[in-house]
Amino acid sequence: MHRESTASVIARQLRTAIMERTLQPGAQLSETALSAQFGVSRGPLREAMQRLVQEGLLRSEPNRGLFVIELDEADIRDIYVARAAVEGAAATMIAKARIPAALRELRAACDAMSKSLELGDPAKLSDADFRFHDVLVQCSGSRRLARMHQTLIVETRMCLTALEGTYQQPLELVEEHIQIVDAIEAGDVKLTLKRVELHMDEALRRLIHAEDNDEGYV
Amino acid sequence: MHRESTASVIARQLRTAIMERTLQPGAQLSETALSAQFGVSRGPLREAMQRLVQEGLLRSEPNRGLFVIELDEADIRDIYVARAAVEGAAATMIAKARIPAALRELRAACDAMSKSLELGDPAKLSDADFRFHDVLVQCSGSRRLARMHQTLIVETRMCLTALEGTYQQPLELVEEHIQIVDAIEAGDVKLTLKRVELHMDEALRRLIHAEDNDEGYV
DNA sequence: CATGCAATGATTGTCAACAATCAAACTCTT
DNA sequence: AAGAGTTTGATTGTTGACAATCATTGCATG
Repeated sequence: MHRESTASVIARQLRTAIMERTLQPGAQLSETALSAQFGVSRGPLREAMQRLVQEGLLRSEPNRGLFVIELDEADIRDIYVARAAVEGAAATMIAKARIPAALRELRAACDAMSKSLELGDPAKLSDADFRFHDVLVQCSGSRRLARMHQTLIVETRMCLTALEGTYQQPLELVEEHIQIVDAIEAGDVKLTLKRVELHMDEALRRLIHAEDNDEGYV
Repeated sequence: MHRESTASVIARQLRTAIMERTLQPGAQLSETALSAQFGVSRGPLREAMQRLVQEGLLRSEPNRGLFVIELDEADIRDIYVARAAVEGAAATMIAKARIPAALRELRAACDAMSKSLELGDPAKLSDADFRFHDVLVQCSGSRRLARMHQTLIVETRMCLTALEGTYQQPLELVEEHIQIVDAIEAGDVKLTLKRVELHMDEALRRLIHAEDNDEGYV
């Protein structure tokens, strides 16, 4: 019947809800409400929730309940530090190994970003952006980097969803991605790492800046 | 009463058991046996197990059960790739921030290694080794790097426990750690990163080599 | 009027019984 | 004797009920 455990399915649904802010940061997760909503009993739901606790997306207060984490500026910086480490390593691996299929996919993701930019569609631009970073880590072939990245992306999306498609300097954004792929294609490991780090710094800067404008929604 | 959830406690006990090979790779986890052993019901135990599934220490086969992961050579390489990414980032942060307390702790860990080496105590050497890497990541102050690292260390210990204190070239091992701290103290970010990566490469080499001698125990 | 205390309601944490699924042993057939 | 089908035992997956804990509300008191 299932080719996947129910805990795994529910965990993914919870992850999506957190990402899209259906479950808002700081909100308490009602077990009865959620189990009813997902059509399962409390048992499997609690198992799924424990997965997210391990991921760090939920915080547990014993005998109180589980709450969606709240991200302050220090957290956001930490997310980008971790992403730089993970994606830097992934990009480096691809640059060293010279995988043509990876480059093709990365180019495709960049093209999708450019197209969304021309169309002025911030939602599609965002999707293409995340697709790029997903492809990057997947193509590295490292299962552990991929697992770590998954959680980091959820946290990143949590932040960006709050801004609702308010993209700062989208032209620069696209350009940074293209330059990363260029460095990878050239097989220049040092340049690749440098450009990934630069991209993270800039992305962080744009995010913090956008938040200052939006004032307070974290 | 509890200042920590039971799932969290059981998860840690499971982690230790996997690390020490009390639960051997490939072994199926019997829910009834483990719940009796830990003195809890199956409910909380299953919650704890789901945490380890998320970590990647257990693999789930729906309607079959949960099994301890088995690490082949590709996995071991992947572990060291991920560790290089995480610890490289951590060391870099410390080198940039120049935290005196961190240097003191790292030196202390190095001294403990040297002492264990002189005494010819491989168990203590191993402990000091792991302590060094833990301190390194903790001192970076990155909660996300720390979380990722925790799992990677369990997997590393899984491998090393199999070799039972067979340390290859322990003198080089200690020296590599000292050189990393030297680079951090000098505030040389590039050198720091290079030496962390070198250390991981060498550690991986020694591990694979030791395994070839031991023949097969993975 | 503020403060401390007790009762109350709701929520989480835990458990044991039930249903579903799978692997292995056994039997029957060819 | 070999193989397919069936039965059986054991394990996981799920559920609903019970116990424990905490926050809130109302009340009595200084």
